[in-house]
Amino acid sequence: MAAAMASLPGFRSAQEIHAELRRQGEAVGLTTVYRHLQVLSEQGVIDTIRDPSGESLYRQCGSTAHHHHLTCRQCGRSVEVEGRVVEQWAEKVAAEAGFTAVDHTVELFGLCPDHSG
Amino acid sequence: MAAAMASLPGFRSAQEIHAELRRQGEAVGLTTVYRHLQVLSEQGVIDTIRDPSGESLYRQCGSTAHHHHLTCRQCGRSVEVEGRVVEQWAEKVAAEAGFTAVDHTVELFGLCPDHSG
DNA sequence: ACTGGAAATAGAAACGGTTATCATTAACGT
DNA sequence: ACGTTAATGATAACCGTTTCTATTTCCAGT
Repeated sequence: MAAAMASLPGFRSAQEIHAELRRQGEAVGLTTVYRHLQVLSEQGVIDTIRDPSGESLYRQCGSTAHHHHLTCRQCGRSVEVEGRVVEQWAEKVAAEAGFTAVDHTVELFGLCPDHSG
Repeated sequence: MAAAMASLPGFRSAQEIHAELRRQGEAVGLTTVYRHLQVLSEQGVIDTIRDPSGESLYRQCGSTAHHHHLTCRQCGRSVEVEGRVVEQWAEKVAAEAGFTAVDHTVELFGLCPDHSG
């Protein structure tokens, strides 16, 4: 089930994933979907981002290494992008300001080639 | 009132701002606080970020130019940082992937020198 | 001052995503 | 089969935010 859940392409909300599973005949509850998503996320199996409205979106990614996403606002399709530049920049400004335990959130949202019209 | 609202130091949630105003004697409603924050945010007078839990935080910033924030998880104190590097990186990866209308979210959260212990 | 209408306001209710509760069901070892 | 344990899912609670709507405030014109 975990596999089926994460096999959907692009970033999807928990509720979309739930609806899709139901459509496929899985008699799964919303609670279980949330629970599994949380576990999978903690294990690093799937990635979690937040769209501008604050909703959480999930997706199984190809790389388990640290990376960021460029996601389509329309269809959820996303590209994995890595940003050594960003990491270094984050570390630098944090050090300059004397902050510790710094974590960073970097999300890119736009329109993919199919939805640019 | 708008002035009083934004005079608080550091990033604060709408509800914290509301509570603070009430403590100061202002008989203002939570609705009004949200409404003002929204207007001020649209006008670019204050900046809005989202903390890891998804809650919105507001602050009056020194610069009206585009910049990002390094914010203390404990006290909300924040440093304004500019990241030409990040902007350029974002533009580049977006162009390479053929995405348009790309917007980016870059937030840094950590512990300020006073709360690093 | 008085009036009438537009704008602002505030409390309560609604909303939406997420999380907690808890009784039920499935799974497993003995 | 049996008892124990973990997983499940319907429902309700939660919490920040938004909407609703009646009321109040503001102000121009008289």
